[in-house]
Amino acid sequence: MGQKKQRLLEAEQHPSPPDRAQTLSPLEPCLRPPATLSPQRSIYFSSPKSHSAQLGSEFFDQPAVHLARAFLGQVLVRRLEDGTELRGRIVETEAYVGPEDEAAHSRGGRLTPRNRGMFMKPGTLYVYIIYGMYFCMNVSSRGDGACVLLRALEPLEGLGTMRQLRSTLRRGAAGRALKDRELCSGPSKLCQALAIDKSFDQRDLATDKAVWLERSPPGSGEPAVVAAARVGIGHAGEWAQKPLRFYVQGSPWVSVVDRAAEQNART
DNA sequence: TTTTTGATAGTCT
DNA sequence: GACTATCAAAAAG
Repeated sequence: MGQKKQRLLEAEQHPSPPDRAQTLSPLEPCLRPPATLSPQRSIYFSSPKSHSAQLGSEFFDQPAVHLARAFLGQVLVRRLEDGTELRGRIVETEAYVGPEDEAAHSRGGRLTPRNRGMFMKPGTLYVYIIYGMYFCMNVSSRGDGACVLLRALEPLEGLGTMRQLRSTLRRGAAGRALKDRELCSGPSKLCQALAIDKSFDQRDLATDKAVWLERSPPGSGEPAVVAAARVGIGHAGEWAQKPLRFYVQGSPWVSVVDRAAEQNART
């Protein structure tokens, strides 16, 4: 049963043979370009226009709560293997502040092979599988075991491709066409729309060639931000209530709005 | 409109 | 063996 979906997934990722999956990750050790010595070319210009505004490591090096807010308005870019670029403005995030956070996978200082990305340097991705069938995408922040979950995007570029990826990957088969608002309004939806899967785990958002962050274009002023309780944290006592979810007020692209929180926020 | 429920598999106890 | 940082279809109001 799951086979069909499985194959679709693989087809998306590697149009050609399967092999390399088991072998050592080809990405990890070579953060610096293998051929560092080409004297003329700055790496910043090697890939013409697209990387111009890529945010570097400094941006990610701030506490989870700050980073979660700073993400709002920035543009997440995904470059597919065929060169297609998908863009979406981040409109909703959640902060997971570290070992003391009962709702975090790093609670109590747990460090496992799965959540290792949370403990790696700021800007490292932590991608995990949820409910056996979906992915969630986090970005490590300053602080051990602290990170930010990306929950929703406003799709800007490549909507057609996103729709295609979403309807191919999602269960419930072909069905109706998805509305724009359904493309990226949820942590696993945005992963589907941008073809983000487990192979992105532990990659560096500051240097990766297939996924990166761009500073929001100037002129787009500070958005009004709502702080609300995080989603899907039934347990975790007091930590479930804390206002660690942030979203752009009034944005139609947000996954879950919290009217009560918006009332209280009238400051 | 809101709520309930089934799908599905890696990870941890 | 229990538990998910979810999604979408079906059922209920």
